[in-house]
Amino acid sequence: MATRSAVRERPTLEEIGRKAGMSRSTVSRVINGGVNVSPATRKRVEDVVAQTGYRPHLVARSLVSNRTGVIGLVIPSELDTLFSDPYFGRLMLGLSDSVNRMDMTLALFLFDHGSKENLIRSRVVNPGLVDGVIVTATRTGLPLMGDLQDSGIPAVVVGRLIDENVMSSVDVDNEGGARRAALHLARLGRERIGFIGAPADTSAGIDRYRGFLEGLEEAGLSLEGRFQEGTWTQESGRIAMERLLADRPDAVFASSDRMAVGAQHALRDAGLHCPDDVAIIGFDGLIPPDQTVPELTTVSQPVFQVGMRAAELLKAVIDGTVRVPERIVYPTELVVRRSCGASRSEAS
Amino acid sequence: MATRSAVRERPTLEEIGRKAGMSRSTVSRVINGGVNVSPATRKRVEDVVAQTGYRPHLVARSLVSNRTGVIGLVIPSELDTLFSDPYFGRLMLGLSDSVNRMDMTLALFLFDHGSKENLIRSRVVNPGLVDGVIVTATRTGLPLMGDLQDSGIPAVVVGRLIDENVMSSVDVDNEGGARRAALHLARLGRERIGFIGAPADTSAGIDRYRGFLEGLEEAGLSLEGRFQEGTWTQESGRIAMERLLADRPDAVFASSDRMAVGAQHALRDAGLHCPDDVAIIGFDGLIPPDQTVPELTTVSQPVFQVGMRAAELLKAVIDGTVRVPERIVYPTELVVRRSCGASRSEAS
DNA sequence: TTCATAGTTGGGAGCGCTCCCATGAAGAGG
DNA sequence: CCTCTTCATGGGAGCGCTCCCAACTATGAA
Repeated sequence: MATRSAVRERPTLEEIGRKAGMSRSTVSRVINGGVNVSPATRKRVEDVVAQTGYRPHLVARSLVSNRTGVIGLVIPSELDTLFSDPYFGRLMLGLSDSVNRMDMTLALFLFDHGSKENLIRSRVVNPGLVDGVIVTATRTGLPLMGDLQDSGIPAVVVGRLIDENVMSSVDVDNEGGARRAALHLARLGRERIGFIGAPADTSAGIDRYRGFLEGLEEAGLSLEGRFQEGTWTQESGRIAMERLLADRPDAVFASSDRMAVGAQHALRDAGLHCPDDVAIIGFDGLIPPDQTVPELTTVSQPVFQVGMRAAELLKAVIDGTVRVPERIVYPTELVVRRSCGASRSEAS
Repeated sequence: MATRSAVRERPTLEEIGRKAGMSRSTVSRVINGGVNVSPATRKRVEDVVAQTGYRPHLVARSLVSNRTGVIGLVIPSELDTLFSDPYFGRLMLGLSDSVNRMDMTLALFLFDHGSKENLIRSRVVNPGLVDGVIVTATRTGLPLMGDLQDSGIPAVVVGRLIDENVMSSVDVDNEGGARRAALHLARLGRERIGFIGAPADTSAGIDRYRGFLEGLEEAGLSLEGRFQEGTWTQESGRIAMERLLADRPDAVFASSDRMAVGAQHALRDAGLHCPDDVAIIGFDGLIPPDQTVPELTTVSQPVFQVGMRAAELLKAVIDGTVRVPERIVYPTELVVRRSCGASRSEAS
């Protein structure tokens, strides 16, 4: 029988029942918590189960319960740079932690542009495979989002949906973090502050930009064209900084730590000093400080918690506990280190 | 009906059949390739399917086919440092690519020591959840391996099983790579060569160590205690190098790029120059060269391909095409850059 | 015209489980 | 001693699908 491969024949409930001298129903009762079962019966079943190594067939169970215990994680992103960013790793760790605790399983759907999306779409939306999905808002305007909505599959967004507010989401205070970074730089006396942005088709990119502008405005400063958009990567940060240097900034905020590190490199290559010539602040807080020179001031976000919470929220949506889209926003925190030149003044 | 959550009621085969004026069997035939179906009938079914947005219920299908289309990826590792290593990201990308192409789904099982393993074990081994699993040989002596074997679930190891040779595996030539690194350093005239090892309970750690010793021996050199074991991380590489410096090595091979980068840092901190004072070679080839100072010579391994191939091999095991454990080993390649001081001589 | 044959189609059975209800046994109360 | 309740247990039905076989149709050859 080819389809069975080498998997050993496993006993069914019926067989366990026969061995224990009772019906499949009673065995089922024992296995599912054992209410209304006499202690003697329960003991006998437990013995047979232990002896045979019986494990319930999850697929059969799913068919009737309409639950698979599988949560899908959808990451629409540039795959070749995906894991060079510590963000996704942390996020997956948080999710995995939560999902394990709920005794569920995490399924991974990675794809970049184009054809593969349709493949994934049909799989994710297909009934029966996943109980719900977590989607990272790394890109806007995905057809998948539409599918998700009108298929009614429980979904939680990590980040924020640009256009609508129909799904539950878990996010961090990108805006506030960037705003505080701007204010901090201004308070340290910097006046020609530049900005290295994250892609504008991501919610984090948009929110950090907005927050940063707010902060500048509050401080009575303006950007005056000192703006470059990067792609999250260190290399893109380096290039952005090179361009920015033409405008002689005295400080730069980068929308990710990796871009900030790239900016530090560009600065060094140009023979300039950080923070004396140009102060730098990053965003994320995921790079060990001793791997940056000088140690990077950053807006840190609790990625692991976001992952955990997203899984929990999704579970609540699946269970029907949460019926109206809920939005959870974690605070971000400015972690002052050497790269912003805070020694000149006190931290914000 | 709470268990259904908000998921919209989906049509069944039976309903599609009724709408199209035929039996569920005929509809099933159309959906599964449509042999022995008249063109007119097929057309009608396809229309109704398109119009209703019908999608087969995967769980029901699984119940009879005994296939879920889910492949499990098991990574037993220190979770807090897991994704700081670019290795796993690349591996997952390769796996994901293959798995998508096979129209299957990748499920993720991450755990570190202790209690969580049992949780995962029962889930992985449970019948019906996964068709097969891919296990990274990041740690030896896992109880899970035993479970896997005597449950008969198809499995493929990435790396190598230390003790036995009962499972199919996909690996790279760790031994050969490390050997060539040693020979290369020797050929460049280095004589006091040190070694920073990967954990000795991993197959890669063991094989790289062995290969390195072989290379030294071939070159008529020996290690003479210039050995430190790291934990894959950059920090552990830095510490290892600090200790090694007491023995005044003129070259060091690190069993991973990240440890090599740590070693470079330690060197710089000690006021020494790489490669003039100490030549350094790493292993992996996953760090962009321009992120290392000086650019790191390394033994590169095709991680993405390993991932792809592992998934394909697993599929073959599941399908019964591969019945006897198969071992696939990809070559590694010495990529000579600046950190080994090859300019003094020609590359190997 | 008749019979074989290939091409289509329908429906029963069953995958392993849960849910529900009927049945039987045992205990409580009058 | 009988009835009413509670607890324990068994078995039918059904989740949505695939597989198999029977039955029906149309076609062509004898």
